Amino acid sequence: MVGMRDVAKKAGVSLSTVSLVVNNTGYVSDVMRAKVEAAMRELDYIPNELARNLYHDRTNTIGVIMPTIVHPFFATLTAALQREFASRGLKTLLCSTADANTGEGEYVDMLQRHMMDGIIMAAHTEHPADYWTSISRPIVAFDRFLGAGVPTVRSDHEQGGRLVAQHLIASGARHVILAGGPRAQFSGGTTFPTVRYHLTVERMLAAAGIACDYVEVGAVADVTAHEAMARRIFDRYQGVDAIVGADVVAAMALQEAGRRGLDVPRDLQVIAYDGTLITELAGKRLTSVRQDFPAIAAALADCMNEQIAAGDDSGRQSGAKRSGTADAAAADAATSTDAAGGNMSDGDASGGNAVDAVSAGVPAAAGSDAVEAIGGVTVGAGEAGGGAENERVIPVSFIPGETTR
Amino acid sequence: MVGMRDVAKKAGVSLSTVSLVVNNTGYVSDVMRAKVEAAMRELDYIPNELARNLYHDRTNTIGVIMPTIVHPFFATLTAALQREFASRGLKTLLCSTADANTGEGEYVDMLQRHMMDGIIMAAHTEHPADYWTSISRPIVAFDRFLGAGVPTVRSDHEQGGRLVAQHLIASGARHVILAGGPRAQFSGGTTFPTVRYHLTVERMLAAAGIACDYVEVGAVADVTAHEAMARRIFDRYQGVDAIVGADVVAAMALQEAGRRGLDVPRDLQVIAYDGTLITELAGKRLTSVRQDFPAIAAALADCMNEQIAAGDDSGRQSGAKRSGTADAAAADAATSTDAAGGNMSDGDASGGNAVDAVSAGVPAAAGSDAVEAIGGVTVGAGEAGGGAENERVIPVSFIPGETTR
DNA sequence: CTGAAAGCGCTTACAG
DNA sequence: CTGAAAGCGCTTACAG
Repeated sequence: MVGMRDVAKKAGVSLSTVSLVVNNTGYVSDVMRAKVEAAMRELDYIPNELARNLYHDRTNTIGVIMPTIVHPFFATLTAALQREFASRGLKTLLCSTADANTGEGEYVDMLQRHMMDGIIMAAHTEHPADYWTSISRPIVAFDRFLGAGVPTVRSDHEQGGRLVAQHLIASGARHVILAGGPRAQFSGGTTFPTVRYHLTVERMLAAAGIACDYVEVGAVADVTAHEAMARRIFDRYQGVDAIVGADVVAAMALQEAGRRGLDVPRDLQVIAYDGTLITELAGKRLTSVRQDFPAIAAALADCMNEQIAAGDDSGRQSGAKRSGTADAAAADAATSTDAAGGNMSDGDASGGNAVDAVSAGVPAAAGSDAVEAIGGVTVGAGEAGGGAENERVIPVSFIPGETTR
Repeated sequence: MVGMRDVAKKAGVSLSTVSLVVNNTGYVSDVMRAKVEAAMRELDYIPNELARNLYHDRTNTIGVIMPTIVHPFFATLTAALQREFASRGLKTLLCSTADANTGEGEYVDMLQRHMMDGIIMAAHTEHPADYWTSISRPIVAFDRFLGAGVPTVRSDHEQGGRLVAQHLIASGARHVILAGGPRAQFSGGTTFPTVRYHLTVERMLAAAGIACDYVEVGAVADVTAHEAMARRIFDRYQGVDAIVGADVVAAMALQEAGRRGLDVPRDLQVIAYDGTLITELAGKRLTSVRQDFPAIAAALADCMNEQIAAGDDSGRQSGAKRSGTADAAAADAATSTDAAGGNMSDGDASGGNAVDAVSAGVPAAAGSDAVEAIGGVTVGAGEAGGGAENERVIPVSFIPGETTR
């Protein structure tokens, strides 16, 4: 393997000069630079990122912990994150808890061992809050409260609930089935903000005198369980004329309705919650509440940046000279260099987003209508685990399809 | 950050002793070990993996290059890979070409800079064969020929074609539409083995006197394009009574058939190729040819191991003592240690699979019936880019659903 | 069985 | 503007 030393020798300069050229840092005379570049080219020199990682204590890699990306929801979220991170010069390490027969513990270990710069936590966890708060490394949660100090990003489920309920009321539904996760997860110190969506729907429907039953579906990863659940709904609740559930559940319900000769949307309305591509493939275009995956990913990445920046300050104070290298940080997007040579500087990711990191210290609700009052319904923040601060809420939207009236 | 040096100081021993304890390598007296372990616990010591990575020139990370994991096929494949790699102590870096607006070049760069140990290439590439062969680092291709020396894993598309054709013939189909990628990609020095599947179907149907038209669908990542394509099929080919295409395409065709009042399977049969969960959610359970994702992932991982092992030999010859550490490699699955302490040895992944690596030097066809003759049909290996050697072929299976007779 | 020493490949103050 | 030196945190022959 050809290293910097070889280049230096060949070019007849010192190691540091080569380093300066490679990183496009500081001042190097044109002659020197030319000599070094020629040597790099001749030797086919490619810098070893591992070495810089060690020095900087950074991998520029974020772990995303998902139950399973086989599930379209998490596939879509993961894809959005990967894209967002990539645009910020960060890599995405796929950490699947359901696919890998391993809990999140292993991934947290990796975080602690400095194999990643941070973790996005979007999977179920049985660890208590103090487990999460004791981890003094960057963690951002998606759609769940992990503990004080761990920022959360989620969709505006109250708004989602409102949109669903409003439609059901307006379309004259009389008996609605709400399908969702184990109800037990929603009580006490739940970590799931999703409860707000269900509560909102239930209260609004109740106020309108519409019957509403809650049905528990299996674990999110277990897609086949959804089929049995769809059958159960129709067997047990005869007069049902509307079903609301995650995309996959809605698709299953639609399929089962077809087998039973029900006309959708005349006899039965189906509303999908999520808005993945399943809504396009389910036999009919599913009416859905769409979560804004790009916005969610951007908010998660912003939070992550802040967490990482905060960690930098408390650590080794090499930050004094950080601003000094900023002048060389101009070549931002020039990360992809073919073979040797070129600009290989890193650290730009955090540098470039410094503005965001500063302005985002305040708990912000993205989207102005996210903070509006929930039409007559009040959902106690307390019952969802008390994460009102350090939480970012992303608006959703209602997309009419072929499965509602 | 507390480092090994701190532990050594606290325990009153040398750095190397701490290292031996941490890695559970070599012989350390019980007293020493106890002292070190106590110190580790008190200081909450967690080894920094970056440092060992630098020394070993290994990250234990494999990059998987996919067009987009929003597409269920690649989501399923990626999930299977992640699981397989995790079981071998390897991490999965998600490299998406469609989601990230970046070609595979950037990821190859990362491979060259030693940020990953290898790459699984499952996305489209416009780079010519000599680009790929010139990369002297581990690469394994999925379902495409990248160039001599780059091993390939793929499903047995001839078998898939046979299964599809046999069913169509037996069920009395008269006009079949085959939907697939741009036909141009299949001619000349194509990198797509999939051509074999299409050719097999076409020849068998032709021999049986059944009409068969080929329709090109948009890029794999563009799901919405599939809808327009479905419409086009029905508009243009009136008498169609069978459609064969990837899961997503089949689902779209089924949906469009419903809108046009066609009865599936009476008027129209639909066969999906892939077998992802889409087949369960498409309105009717899709009959499908299922690719064996776990087996594919295992084969890809095996190939990757071989590639990595081969690279080790040619590199720095520290391999002489590699067998010396084998006695300490007993604790194989003990990678996940909570907080400090415990066994943190790596290198087991390659060590443990040494047997595979050795026996797999021969080009092997996984699954015995994969090598059987293709019922009267011969597909020239040459027209698909000449990758007969260094190729592993995984059998598929035909799963009857509700969309065929 | 234990310790001092050199090194993994690169980066960065610090003198010149 | 350039070079010699120390260091990132850990690993491993090599002497004792």
